[in-house]
Amino acid sequence: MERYNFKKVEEKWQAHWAKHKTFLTKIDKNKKKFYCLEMFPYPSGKIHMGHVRNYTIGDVLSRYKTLKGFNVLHPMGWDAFGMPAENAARDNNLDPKEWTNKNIETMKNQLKKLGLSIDWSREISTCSEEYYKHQQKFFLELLEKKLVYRKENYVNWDPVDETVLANEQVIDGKGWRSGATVERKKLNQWFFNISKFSQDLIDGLDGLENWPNKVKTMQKNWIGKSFGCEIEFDVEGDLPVKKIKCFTTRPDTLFGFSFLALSIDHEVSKYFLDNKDFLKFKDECSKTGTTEEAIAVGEKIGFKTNLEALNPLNPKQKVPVYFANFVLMDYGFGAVFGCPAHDQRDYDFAKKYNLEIKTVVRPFDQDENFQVLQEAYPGPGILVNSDFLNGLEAPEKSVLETINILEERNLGKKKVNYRLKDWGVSRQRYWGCPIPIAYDESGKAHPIPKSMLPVKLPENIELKVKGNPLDSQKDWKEIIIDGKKMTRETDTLDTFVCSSWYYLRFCSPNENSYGFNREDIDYWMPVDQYIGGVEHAILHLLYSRFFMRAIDHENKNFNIKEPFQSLFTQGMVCHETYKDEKNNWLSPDEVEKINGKFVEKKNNNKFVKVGPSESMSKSKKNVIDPEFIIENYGADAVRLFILSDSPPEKDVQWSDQGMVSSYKFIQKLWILHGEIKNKISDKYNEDDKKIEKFVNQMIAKITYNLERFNYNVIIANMYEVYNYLINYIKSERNLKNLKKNYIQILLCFSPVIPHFTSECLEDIGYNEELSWPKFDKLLLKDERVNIVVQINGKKRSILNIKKGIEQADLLEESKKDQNIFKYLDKKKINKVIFIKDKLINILLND
RNA sequence: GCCCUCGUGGUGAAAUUGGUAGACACAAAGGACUUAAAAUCCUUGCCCUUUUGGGAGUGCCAGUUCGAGUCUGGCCGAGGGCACCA
Repeated sequence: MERYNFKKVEEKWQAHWAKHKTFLTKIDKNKKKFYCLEMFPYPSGKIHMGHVRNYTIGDVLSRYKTLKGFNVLHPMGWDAFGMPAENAARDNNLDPKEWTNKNIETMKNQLKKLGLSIDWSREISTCSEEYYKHQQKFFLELLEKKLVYRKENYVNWDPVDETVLANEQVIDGKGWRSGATVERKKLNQWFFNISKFSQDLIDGLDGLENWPNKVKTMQKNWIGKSFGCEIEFDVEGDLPVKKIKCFTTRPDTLFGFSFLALSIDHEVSKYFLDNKDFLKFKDECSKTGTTEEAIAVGEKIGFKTNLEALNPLNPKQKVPVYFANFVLMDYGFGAVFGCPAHDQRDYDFAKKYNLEIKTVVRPFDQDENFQVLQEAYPGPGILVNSDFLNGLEAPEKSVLETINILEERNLGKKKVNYRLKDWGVSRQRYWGCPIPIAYDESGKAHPIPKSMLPVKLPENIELKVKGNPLDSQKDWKEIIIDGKKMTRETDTLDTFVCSSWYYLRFCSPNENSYGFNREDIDYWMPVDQYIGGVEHAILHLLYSRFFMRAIDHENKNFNIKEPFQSLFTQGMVCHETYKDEKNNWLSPDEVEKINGKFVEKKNNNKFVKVGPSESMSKSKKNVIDPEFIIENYGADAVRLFILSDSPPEKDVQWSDQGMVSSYKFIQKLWILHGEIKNKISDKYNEDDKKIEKFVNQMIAKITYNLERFNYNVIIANMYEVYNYLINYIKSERNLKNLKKNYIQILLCFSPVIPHFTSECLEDIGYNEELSWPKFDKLLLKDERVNIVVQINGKKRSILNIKKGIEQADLLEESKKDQNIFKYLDKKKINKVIFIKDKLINILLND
């Protein structure tokens, strides 16, 4: 028998699928739809193992759903705007567009080699004018709905990438791409009013039953709802400031009030701008604010004003007003009422400046004399030293009660606050979607008139300039609208804008007049299964959820709000890391294992330091190139391996041995195929039922596991099938039902190793339309079952016995068992636990 | 500090949801074939008994139950998210 030539076979079937347009989306109104989407890639150059895993998972699902009889939409596109293209182009004198399109070509070919069932006729690229022209319309639409606005604000400035970052893109005070420490800078920016939907975005999470709880929790925390009260404090002093507003979640601790702290950007600060000490203080704040140590240590510093705030519940009490470094301007009102006894941060501040620390809550297990000493007590308890609030249970009852009192006396009102801030979308970079805005001579912003859309990104421009290249494009920047001289907005949109609606575009990739066609999205949306990395838990997934709401807002009345019905977050692909003597990273192919030790291949077999297994990344050199693997082992083998070792939601270890064994498994399946082909005949044999039963069981198992994303178990099931069949075939029986059952097995395998199964099916002359095999529930039920016999809860024997046996008969049968008899001897049976066809537990008096 | 998730052989893991723990694979050891090696195939895999068998066993300690990897409480450990959010 000829060796299985994966190269020939895989090329053959890929060509076949392309020629017959097998994966072209078809709409048959008698069938249900299924929209399967994986997060589209950034065209960085080549695909990596993470893509292989992500898209294999999606492909198995799509192929399964297709066989199940769904109209499947399984598209692919490119998240093609973004900085790497611009940087690569600038550094190598290239055009970002050419660089990107070349990468797209390469990666598309690589994905095709994986044998993915993608409808390539729907391919989209976000950097194409065809795509971003619709985005510009959306922008203007949102502007009309007042969901887009422009304001001057402090922003996160990335000094390396020379652009602004959204809050979600700042990780530990550093830019998510460059890793540079983010600076504060005041700029005029465009914002999407995502915070308008704060409550709706929280509420929507409840309906997303098929989202990982982890992601939902992360989003909930990010939106950060808190319930409390807004209080207006009267202020006395020699400045024209009479009132200062605060937000607090603990108005019930007002009698512990000992200072009022303001953000350095609070409007009161305008009276201090000629105060040298204040400016010095402000300077200090912005310095400590950005260093990591400062954040970790969290040292609290303040600047005392000559103002005094009055306690609204006890106007005789006056407390000092400070500016403090820990008060954020964009949360609440940029002002905090300080209660040191019951808030650790306030406590630290009070200690530093010797402010009063007055205990107003005692824990339930302490008496009235309880005093906060070493640290704040933020826990529950009973209010004390609080005049008419004394005795209330904190925090539930006391907070509500205090808010009622404050509202009655017109001193404050109930308020819900959200941590979520509006999404800043301006980026000072060239390679992005132009913002369709122009400014008149007074600086007023005007939408670009419809007749002048789209705003095309100029080509062949000089990238080696400081700042945004678009800024120095005079001929592009200067424009005349209605006879008036104007200048274009030179910022481009954050690329996350592009990816927050691409799933809609896939429904209507060729609609020219608008971003999508209403009928198409009514049919296809929502995405039934979305698959991607958990790193987008907040960014992309929150933005997309916002976008659906924003585009629907006020007039469209979509029947769905949530773009992604189910979400699956797959784990990463990991590999050991290697370093040489000088701590330089080594790639796996520079290293080999000799006698159990890792050594450098080239460098005199020098000893290699083996580090922990980590997510594959270029910087650590622990990458395995998918193209190389596909070349050497074939797409089916890679698909098989990438699913085999770990559950898809967990990280998987790359293993060369594992990869080789997947390759060998396909070879072994081919040999098995040859033997089965030889034995397919029409002769009936009594033994027939056996294989039928087995295959039925396996179909049931594989179906069960497919429905639950237990893809690693499916691979184990495939090995089980092989192990069974190879022994079965050896028994030399010619079986009537072998062919039928074998075809069902091939169909079960086809989502995972489609090239191989297509070849085998063709080889045995099967040319009917493929569909998912059904299993016969009757056949699943054996007439004999293994029943566990326990004595006092311990397994003592297993009886293989006729199904449906009742307790009394089973007990009699059990007594006949030698081993059981031994235990029963002369002892009284106290009780019998009986689970039909599963177990009998005989309890003895000891 | 707060929130979430997870602890099963040498390793990655199964266990259809409270009923035979370790399916399937990797690695290892022994054996067969071979002049030899590779490849392939078979066997083994905690403790005690020669086998039939018996004992221990799913991070640790308790509890519920006839029965717990699975449920409850406490502890220990690992990973992830948020972090001056008032």
